[in-house]
Amino acid sequence: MVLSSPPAAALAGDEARALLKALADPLRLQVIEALGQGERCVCELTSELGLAQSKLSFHLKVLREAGLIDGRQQGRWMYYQLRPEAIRALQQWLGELASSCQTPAQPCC
Amino acid sequence: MVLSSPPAAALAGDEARALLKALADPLRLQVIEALGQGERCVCELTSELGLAQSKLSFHLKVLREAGLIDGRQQGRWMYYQLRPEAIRALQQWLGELASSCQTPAQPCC
DNA sequence: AAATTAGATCAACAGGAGTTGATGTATCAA
DNA sequence: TTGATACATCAACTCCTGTTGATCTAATTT
Repeated sequence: MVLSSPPAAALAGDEARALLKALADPLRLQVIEALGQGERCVCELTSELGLAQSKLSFHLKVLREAGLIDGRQQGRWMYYQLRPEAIRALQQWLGELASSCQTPAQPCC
Repeated sequence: MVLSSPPAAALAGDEARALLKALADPLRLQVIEALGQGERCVCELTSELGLAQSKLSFHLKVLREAGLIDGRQQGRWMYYQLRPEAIRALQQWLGELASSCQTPAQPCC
């Protein structure tokens, strides 16, 4: 037996940090949660979250660059959807961080 | 049967965000990793990571306020240790976030 | 082709987070 | 008590992140 969970390529420290940072913003978290209910176009997110267009656009870019969401254009509209693998990958990374931390409680100084 | 994993009280969104933010800094991540190998006093962290004292102190405070580390004073020294529960709690929170995201792929607009 | 619309991008600004060096406080040693 | 050590805290500064309003681009409609 190899692994019980799907592949989900191991995250580099930098990628993990980018994900952490991207998720650490309240507004972006709202976007993530909104996208959790399915693909949305920007116009819908704008009204759903009550945001200025350029503000939302800025945060969508951050999320996209971190790999948390994906966008596809259809006609005049831009549809965004979540990439749950990214969240799973971060979760796994945290698991590894936690298990590398079974403090043997050495003294110091 | 109730839960397969330890209690780890569910995280509020704000607490989760504080943890994400605290972990999203490269220097703080180094501190976390150093503490992963056991309790350390500030003097040791300072030389181990090659940091200015006040700089380290600042980041230790951030980590402590986020609940990621705990400090205890002993004589003249301050010993810090990891709180792996915090990492586990965040990991669990991410799991919940991910599972609330099984996009039913609704169209929009 | 001209006018609309969706959304990205940009420049200017505002605020918050991190850095640095100095000072403060508590503990210990002499 | 005096001096030294470990660490926290503070003030000033820098820099990065996010906001706002304007402009730009591409697709669409008329």
